[in-house]
Amino acid sequence: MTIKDVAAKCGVSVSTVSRVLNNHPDVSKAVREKVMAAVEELHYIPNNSARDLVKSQTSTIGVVVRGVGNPFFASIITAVESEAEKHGYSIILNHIKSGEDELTAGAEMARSKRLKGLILMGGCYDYSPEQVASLDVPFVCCTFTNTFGNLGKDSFSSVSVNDRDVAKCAVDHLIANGHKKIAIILDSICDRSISELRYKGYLEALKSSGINPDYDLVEEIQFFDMRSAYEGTLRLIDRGADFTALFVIADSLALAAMKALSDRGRRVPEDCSVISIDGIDMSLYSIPTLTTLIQPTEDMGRDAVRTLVSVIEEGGKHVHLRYDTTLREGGTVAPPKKN
Amino acid sequence: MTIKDVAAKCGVSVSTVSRVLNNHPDVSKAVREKVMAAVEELHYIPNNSARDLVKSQTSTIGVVVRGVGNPFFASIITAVESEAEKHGYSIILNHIKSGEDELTAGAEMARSKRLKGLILMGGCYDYSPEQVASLDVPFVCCTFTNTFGNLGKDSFSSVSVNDRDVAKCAVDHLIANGHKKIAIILDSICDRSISELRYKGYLEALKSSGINPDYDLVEEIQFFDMRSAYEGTLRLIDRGADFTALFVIADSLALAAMKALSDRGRRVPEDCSVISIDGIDMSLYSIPTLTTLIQPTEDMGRDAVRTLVSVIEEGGKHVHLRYDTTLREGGTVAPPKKN
DNA sequence: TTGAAAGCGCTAACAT
DNA sequence: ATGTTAGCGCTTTCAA
Repeated sequence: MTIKDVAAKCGVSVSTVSRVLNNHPDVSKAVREKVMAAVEELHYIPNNSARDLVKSQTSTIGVVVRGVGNPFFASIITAVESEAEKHGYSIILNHIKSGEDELTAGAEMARSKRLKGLILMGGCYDYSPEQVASLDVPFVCCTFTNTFGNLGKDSFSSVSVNDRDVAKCAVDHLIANGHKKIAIILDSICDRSISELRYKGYLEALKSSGINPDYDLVEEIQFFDMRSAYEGTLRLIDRGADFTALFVIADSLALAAMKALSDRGRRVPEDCSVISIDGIDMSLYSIPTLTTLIQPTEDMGRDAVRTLVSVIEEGGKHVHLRYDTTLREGGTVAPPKKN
Repeated sequence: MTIKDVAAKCGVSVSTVSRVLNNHPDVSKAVREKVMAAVEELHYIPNNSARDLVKSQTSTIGVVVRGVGNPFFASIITAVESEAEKHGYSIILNHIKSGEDELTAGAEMARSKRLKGLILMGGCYDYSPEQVASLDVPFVCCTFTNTFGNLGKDSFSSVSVNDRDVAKCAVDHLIANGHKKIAIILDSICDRSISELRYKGYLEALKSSGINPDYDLVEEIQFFDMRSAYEGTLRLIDRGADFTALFVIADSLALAAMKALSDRGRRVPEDCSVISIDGIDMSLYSIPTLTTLIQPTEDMGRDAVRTLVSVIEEGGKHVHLRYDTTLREGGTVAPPKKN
């Protein structure tokens, strides 16, 4: 069942059928209807491979995700998927591991799959123009941006929150509750990425309240997963760090940290307050409910696609969208014990 | 950058390059190495559209998932993705909503995308041969099977646990701990799917221990999400149901149920034991750690792909693989209070 | 407004 | 062991 069969069926040439199928204007109404009827009748479905080959591009968007199973990304991906479908694009997902380079992965995928564009999630913040040169399709950074790199603002798009400000906001909330000894759990203070940025926000909050940062309250866990967060929190406690509150840079990690606190006999929030950032579903059901800054995942996923499509189809300009987070007051923050 | 460029670069014909690229045997070692070197140097990446066109099939497997954001599926999908890559297949994901029909979605995707096969997750258990007739590619049911339908065993594959037995096992564990008043939280007792099956296992466990089932202890929540589970548990408690233990059919729902228990002042496990099935990461960090039957998600995802690939490539026979679950004794099950 | 024909990049006969 | 070549199904000039 090819375009040829359809053409034969209604006695026109393949090019005419192609025109009809692609909504080209210069086809007479009569012919158009005849062709449409034949398509219906024969249950003809165009072969995308052939289409893609001749156009030398597919209508597919690649999504490169760093951080397998991060539930925060899951909800964004869902939004990306449904928005892409609305615009007639398919999504092809590529999960990469911590060590892998998302630009290389993206470039390879873009070329071998002839993608129209790329959405990067959980990526790095310091791309250089040279690295990006290998990409021959537009891309948008979703949930992060190129803070540390030196890319031109017009060479890519981004949809994200301001990680630094959000982190500051979280820590400010702890301070407003009377905390001064605030520990932080993060991957690394210098990953040139989300972790570093949120660390800066943490420092800024302390500074603006006149609190001296204490490096003994910083626990770097290297890997972004619950297990590392759990173990890191145990280390923090076991080395006798003196803190009344904990800022964890992501909800999933915060849940693991709460478990560690519990395992060491510290009650949340009586003995230790906890706050984080993300707003994943799960964190609504922790006991107590996690106090966190909710990121608008639906909006971000949707806008990532819209932005990309606009760049692809209309040669639209690259944009950098920033979103506000919402403080959800759960039950994990309370004033420190007086003693 | 095409196969032609590579051929020119090393002074051989395109077919030789093609042979090297596709690991055909009859190429001399010297030529093979020369070609490989050129491929490296030119950063040549084959155009899949062209490949797919000439082979008149893509090397893509469709994954239809019912149940957006179910963390249990996330880990299986990860395994599916990496295994597929090993075999040279791409994955195209399609999340469908509760109401949608996965067979229709799969059939449409298979045709327009020229898929080689389909993996179905979170599907229904009672397909009929007529429904399946619309599918022109092999499929494997992942995490479920066609228990209620009347499909021939050789018309599809499945990788799953025996839901009924696993549920019985979970409830047996509660009974072994001395519980007799065991409530259950599930979608529906007659969804012709996982929920119904696990309900049967629950009934069976009660029966084999001589406990009379009490329909007042059954809470149907209709939707498979945390919110519904939370609200369902509240309803169960608020209507005065008398139970000392709770069997929830999935980890994510169990976490929400625990929250509801907590919100009503019931301690786990002192006032109420909780057990479920799945073994998602998150449930390891609940407080207390959820006692659950762990499904081997990695194995299931991997074997779903292997099975499908074997059917596709070698005309292998359809198989039905069953897996054992592992009881993880967390801290949510204890003997009932004596009073 | 329509048709003929030239590829898109690749694989797989078939030929050497 | 290697090269030549005919398509795979489609879009798009170019011509009519």
